[in-house]
Amino acid sequence: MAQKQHADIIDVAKAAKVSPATVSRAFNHPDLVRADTRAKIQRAVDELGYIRNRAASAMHGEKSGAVGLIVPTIDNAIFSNLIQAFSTALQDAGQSLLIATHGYDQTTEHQLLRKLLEHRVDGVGLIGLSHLDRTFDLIEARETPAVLLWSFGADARLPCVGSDNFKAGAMAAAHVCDLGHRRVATVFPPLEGNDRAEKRFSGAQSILGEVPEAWRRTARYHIGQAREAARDLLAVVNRPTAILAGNDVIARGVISAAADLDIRVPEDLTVVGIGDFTGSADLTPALTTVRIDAPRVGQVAAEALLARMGAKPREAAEIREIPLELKVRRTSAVPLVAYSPDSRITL
Amino acid sequence: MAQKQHADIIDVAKAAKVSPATVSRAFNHPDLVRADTRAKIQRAVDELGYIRNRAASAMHGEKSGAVGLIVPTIDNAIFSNLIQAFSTALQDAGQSLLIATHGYDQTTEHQLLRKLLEHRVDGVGLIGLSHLDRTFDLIEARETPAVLLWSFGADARLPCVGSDNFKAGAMAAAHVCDLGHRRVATVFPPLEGNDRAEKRFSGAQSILGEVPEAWRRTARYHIGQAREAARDLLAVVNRPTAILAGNDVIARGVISAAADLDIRVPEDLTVVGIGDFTGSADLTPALTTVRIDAPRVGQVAAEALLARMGAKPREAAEIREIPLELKVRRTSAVPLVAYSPDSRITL
DNA sequence: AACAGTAATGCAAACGTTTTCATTTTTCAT
DNA sequence: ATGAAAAATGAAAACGTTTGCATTACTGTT
Repeated sequence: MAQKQHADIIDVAKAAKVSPATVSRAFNHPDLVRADTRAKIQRAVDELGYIRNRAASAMHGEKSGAVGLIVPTIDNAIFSNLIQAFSTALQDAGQSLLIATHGYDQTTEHQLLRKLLEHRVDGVGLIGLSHLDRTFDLIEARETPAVLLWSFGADARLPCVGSDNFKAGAMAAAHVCDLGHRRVATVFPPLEGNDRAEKRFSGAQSILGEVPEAWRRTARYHIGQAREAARDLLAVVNRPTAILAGNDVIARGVISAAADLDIRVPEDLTVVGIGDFTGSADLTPALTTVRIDAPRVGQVAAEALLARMGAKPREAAEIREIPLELKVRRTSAVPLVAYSPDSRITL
Repeated sequence: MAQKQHADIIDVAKAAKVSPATVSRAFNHPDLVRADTRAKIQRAVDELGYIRNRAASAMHGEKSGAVGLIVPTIDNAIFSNLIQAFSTALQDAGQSLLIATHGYDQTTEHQLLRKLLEHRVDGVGLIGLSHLDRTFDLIEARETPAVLLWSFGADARLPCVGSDNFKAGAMAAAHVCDLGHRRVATVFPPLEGNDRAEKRFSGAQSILGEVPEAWRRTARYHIGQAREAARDLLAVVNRPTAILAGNDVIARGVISAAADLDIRVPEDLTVVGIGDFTGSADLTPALTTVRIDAPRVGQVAAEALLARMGAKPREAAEIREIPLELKVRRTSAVPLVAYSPDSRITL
């Protein structure tokens, strides 16, 4: 009457006329069971529609076969490339991906980590270098293999794979300076709790010198907000000749704003982004930006994590820096001297 | 010597001087245990850094607390909004999200479903209406609550939440026709194994009539490819006055192509997209498109799934259609009669 | 103060695997 | 053919929870 819902390993064993132990081995250590026995088992599995129970396996210190990834948000060109690459690399290794988003809130991040740990993930990936102390503590206490991705920093508390955001900011700024711009404004995401944005900004300032308050604007990762901010910045008589955007999405907003105000890019305004995400090269005009190779970061990070998961607990913490590349395209040019006469003075 | 690695429920029980059963209840049915006992337990948990083992719970038919989502790809504006909304709604309900990508391959999709089921997910979401028979069979056999998202179709084999892609294609086409265009070309993603694109295309043809081969182009979801395809389409003397793009990403490619060839949008060429994803409204010129409310689809789908997960196995399969909206912006206009004299004839 | 009734807890048996160790079977050299 | 060594299999004890049932502790009524 009350039949068992689904076949379990014992049913399979019976059907294949072997012991449950052998069935288990056929899955986990195929080399330990004879080919013909394996075939018998496979037949039984197909027949019964058996699907192994990872939860039950995971109880034996066996790996759960899942990796966790905690990101600020998914619906953002900035991360989706990264996540895709990370996910693909993991799937190729037969792992599943548990993903969680915290919307740039570190407390939420910590709670999500706990939840991931409840699922006994075999490893975790976190975005960025800066996290709550108790987040690091938790990872250490559980001895869970972990990688920090997206940013690179020599002083990181965990192995990290990514690019140096300070350098990125500096490269963008240097390009603008090299072209001769002296009136440079910035539009960046909110800096607090976002080490990436912060590093980029200080990198930029390391070249530019302190950017005056009046020429700094803030915009969340949203093209509309960036547009507003840039419009605000450009609607003054003595406007900047170049705007450094904290990322490509913001740069797009800046370009829109310029178009709204009939300011030509790059003739009247140079715009430089950071990121070089999907589509940036295909904008019109094509965006000058500092390329961060997101897919590569995702892939290398996944590989590093997999390596740690396989290896002995105390492996040397490897830090991998993914190189940046300045992509000079069509939104940057030498400033029109005629247009901003006082730039002479600053020169 | 060989200490136990991590505290388990028994350690907690000892520390709190209660039985393991009570600790378990404190987690799963807090109302069954007295407030002060709960407090004692909480203290013990904090002290020992106990993290419950979901795997062990899941073994008792207890829910695993995870939901699976299988998508073609993540790194694509088309899905990332959806995924984000789905993920958020799920997290709010205390569920974790297991995500898997198959790159538009239905066989891979089936394998991923199996893997998700190994993890004993409490529910699954799949993109689109058309899937392998054995994919549906598997879901039915396991009695796993499931939702199809993104497309809406009355004949779906599972409950679905989404918009009607046929209508979407028809709406875009109707708009173009209403403006007076008769020379309309299309750039769509490959149709096979992609019911969304296919429905949109037939919807468009239901208004436009059969689109001649010469005016059909194919482009994978990639702005560069779309640009190529559109360039190809526009580089003839007798070119179309309007291009219908299978989605917004492709539309962006078409606009780029037009810019490359010094064709003005919308004066010389009307471009209409489908989707209205993040950023489409902020393009210059702003894109005319058929809005699919991805965040809403994600959220409603998550809610529907959660409802089914809670409810009795055999609930009426609800189908929810998310309404579409034509967003007329700046890339569509009445055709310039002077420019394409023969359009008179067709009128 | 005793009683019934209810609320809170504990005991012990599951849940579906993996794994150690012991046992049986196979292989291969003699 | 024989035996030793190696390979394949099986029996049974974990793994960390949850839960049905039994028990104990409270509550309020008389």
